[in-house]
Amino acid sequence: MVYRALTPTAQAILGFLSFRSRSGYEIRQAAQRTAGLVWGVSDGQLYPQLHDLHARGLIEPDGAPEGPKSRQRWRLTDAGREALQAWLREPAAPPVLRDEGLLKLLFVDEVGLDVARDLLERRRAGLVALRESVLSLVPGAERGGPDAETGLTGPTLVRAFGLDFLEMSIAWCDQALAQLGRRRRGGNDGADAGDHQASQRAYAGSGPLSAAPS
Amino acid sequence: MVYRALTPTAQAILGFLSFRSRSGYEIRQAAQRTAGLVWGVSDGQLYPQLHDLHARGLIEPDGAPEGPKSRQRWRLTDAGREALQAWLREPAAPPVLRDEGLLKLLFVDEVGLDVARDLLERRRAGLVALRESVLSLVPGAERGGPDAETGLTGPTLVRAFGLDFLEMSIAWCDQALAQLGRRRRGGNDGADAGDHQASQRAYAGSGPLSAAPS
DNA sequence: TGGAAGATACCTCTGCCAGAGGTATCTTGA
DNA sequence: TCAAGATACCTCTGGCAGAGGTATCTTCCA
Repeated sequence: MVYRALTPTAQAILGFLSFRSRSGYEIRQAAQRTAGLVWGVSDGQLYPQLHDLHARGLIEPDGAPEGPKSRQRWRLTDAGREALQAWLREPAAPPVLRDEGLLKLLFVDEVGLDVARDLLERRRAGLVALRESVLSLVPGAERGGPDAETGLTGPTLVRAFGLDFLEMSIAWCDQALAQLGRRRRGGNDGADAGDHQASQRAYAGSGPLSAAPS
Repeated sequence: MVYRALTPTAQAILGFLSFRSRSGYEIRQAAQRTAGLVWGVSDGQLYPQLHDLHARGLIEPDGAPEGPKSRQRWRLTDAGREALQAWLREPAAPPVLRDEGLLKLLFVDEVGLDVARDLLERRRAGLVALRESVLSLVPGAERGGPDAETGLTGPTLVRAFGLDFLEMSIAWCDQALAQLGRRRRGGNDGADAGDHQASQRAYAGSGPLSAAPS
């Protein structure tokens, strides 16, 4: 494993350590807050990757295991910073969407339009809840980088993408519901956010795209 | 494996066989055309899953291995159709986005705005190419469900989502590029690029793409 | 003072899954 | 007739998420 190319998750860890040193737990939290929508980092990956990065000499312990619960802080080495910068300059793999809800919708003719409506409403409710949680966080708190005054840091860009994605997805749900509603009863599609939210908290499970009550 | 719950990929296979019987290769092609954007099905999953579904009695061979290259056709059994319908009625897992490009963009302050511009331009080009390929497919080709005449089948909905997603992503690239371009001409960013690593970065503290309301 | 309950921090194991790489078969065409 | 390429299926490796576990620390209430 040591001489294999770094995985994107490993690079993400380097990225989160480039700002300052952190413990594994702090990396996980920062990842969920800032990258949760576009790149999940799970426990099962995080800790092994930290040890691998250490073995490669890309990160090093920042002091002895300290503080509450013997948390170990890690910091980037010079080699680690170089590896991060090299990776950033390489072209990226195309985005991949993994969406079980849309997969079900694809086959929904098999069971009828009521099921389609139900899927869409649960989906909408989950997306709205996620958007609320994203909006409730202070955008400026992300900043502090070199161009805090303009708000053009990476986190700001990524946050904007996340919100655009959620808006677009919600709007698509509304359109689809309007079409299905029109087909069934003939034109009642004016329902708005409040109604749909009342319908059900579908995305109860935690996931990279959810509000993640982990 | 036989008594474990079916994976979404296995359910997708059942779904593709619900229209008509197909060989593994045909399933792969149909999946790529209609679900490629939202749910990939790779060779390494497809063929083992077909055998597993057969072992469970959810699909069965449709005639002997025939035609060119001894391709085996499979069809849904009654139990398979029931399993598919039951799965469609369950709530879906939340969507997951896996986007290495946005992950890089998150850390792009580490290397400067030229790299950000480059990433965004490559991203845009890839998205535009993808959109072209989606647009070039005949929308009705994959149908065969109960309401083919109205165009409101699952494949049509999913295709619309894919196109919306691509449009939104392209528009976001344009906005981001416009902002970066404006900054460059207005200020002295090119010169600072190298300084970024020296300064302390702090977007760690409390910011957010995902709230944890726990 | 003490102990139950919960949060924190890290770890391990299992299985889904993509992608690389392989084999065998069929078609094309020079 | 034989090479080259497309087709159809298969296997192996390793990234990765999620469940579940342990140990530590804090809080709070009796």
